[in-house]
Amino acid sequence: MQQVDGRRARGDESRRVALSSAVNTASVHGLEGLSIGGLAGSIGASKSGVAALFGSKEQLQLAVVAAAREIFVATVIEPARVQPRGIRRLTALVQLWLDYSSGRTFPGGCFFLAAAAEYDSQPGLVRDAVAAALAEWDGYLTASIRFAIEQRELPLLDDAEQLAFEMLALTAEANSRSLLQDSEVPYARARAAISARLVMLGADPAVLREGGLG
Amino acid sequence: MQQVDGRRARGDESRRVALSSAVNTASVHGLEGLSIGGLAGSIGASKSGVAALFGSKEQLQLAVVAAAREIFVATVIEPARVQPRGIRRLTALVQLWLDYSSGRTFPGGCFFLAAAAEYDSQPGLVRDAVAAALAEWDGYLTASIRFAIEQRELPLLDDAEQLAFEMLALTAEANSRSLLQDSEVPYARARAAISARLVMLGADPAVLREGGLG
DNA sequence: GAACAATACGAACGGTCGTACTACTAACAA
DNA sequence: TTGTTAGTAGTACGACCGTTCGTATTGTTC
Repeated sequence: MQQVDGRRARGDESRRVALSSAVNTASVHGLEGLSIGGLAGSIGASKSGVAALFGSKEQLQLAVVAAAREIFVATVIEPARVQPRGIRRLTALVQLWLDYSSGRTFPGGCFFLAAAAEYDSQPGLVRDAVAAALAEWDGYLTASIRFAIEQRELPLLDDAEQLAFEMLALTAEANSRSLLQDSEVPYARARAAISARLVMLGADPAVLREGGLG
Repeated sequence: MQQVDGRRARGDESRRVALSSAVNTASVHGLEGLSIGGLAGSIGASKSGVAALFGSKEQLQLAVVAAAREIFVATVIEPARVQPRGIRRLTALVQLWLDYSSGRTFPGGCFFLAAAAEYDSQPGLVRDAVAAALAEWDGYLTASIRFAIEQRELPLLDDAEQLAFEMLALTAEANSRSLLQDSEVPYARARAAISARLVMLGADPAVLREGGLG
């Protein structure tokens, strides 16, 4: 039987509060724009307390990436699991991702796309963590496509990675354009492009319509 | 007859030197990561001298965006003008853009995509300038597509903006993925996707092959 | 009880940031 | 000539940065 350590529980709660604030500000001002002092102020704690909670700024950034990943899983991955694997889950993933982006789960749009652009060309642990998270999402999408191919739901497709690349491109463009132009139109464009592409690959239009992509 | 003002000429030269350094560091560390002191040090000038040259940090950032725009025009837009308007110039623009990105004209990849992600959700003059530059590029691409439609070079297409959206999505994804994964493969994926899309819209495959997109 | 561990705080550290002000030089205009 | 303007350096300011130190508090363990 595991006893709860009241001290650790208190610290974990403080970290939770801090991270839920940090994730939001980081999605707007960037992970580099995060400041320990600013974060402390926004949650009513002392600067040194927050610093002690995470050890260093870089570890705070890593914790923020991990927290964002959990939110992403809960918002996009988990809800899609109600759909059976294959084309249905694939369309659900696309729909849920577009909702995740347009619904501003993070006020600055997709957290990982923002972080990736920020650390694109800056080596370090943070960049590696962001790249790993994106690679995970890419891999999950690719696996879903591969399963759909095995199920003969995309009879004209053989390169799963290529389709994943195109879907990620279209969804990412919708995210950034909707932010930059403050418009919902880009999401419709992404939906249309992905839907048309899937139909071209032999997907059942009725299934896409069910999933909201028609 | 226009007299040259030696003072202004000297200042313009200093600005030129400063901007050519600033553009490169900004593409890696972001426009917010620019610092007047750091810029001064890297060009062997005094901090106050650089500050006086641009007036404020925000105006320095705006000048950097303008300088990057000029480099972009010289690297992508101008060379494409040797091709006749329509599908040929369109494929040239895509090719030149991919070369501009993969050749690391800016060490951090496409300057404007990096800046757009940084100022996505932060109102201000810098964001407006970046958004305007991207809108300009989008507009130029859309106009090229529209001309190709008029020339019956894309007989199956009617929505020029939709195709521009998809092309921008694919090229942007190639840019960010190649940076994050340090790979040239994403450029091949973007090329393949755009080429296939154009063929599907009725473009002449021979013309695409001429342009290097086959 | 004592010893230890995990938070939390206040204060201070050295550093960098953007900005403002002064002083000086050089180029131009009257 | 005198006056004005543009660039440049030097200096100082206040604000914030991440980090460290000493210390108090609380919870666990022996």
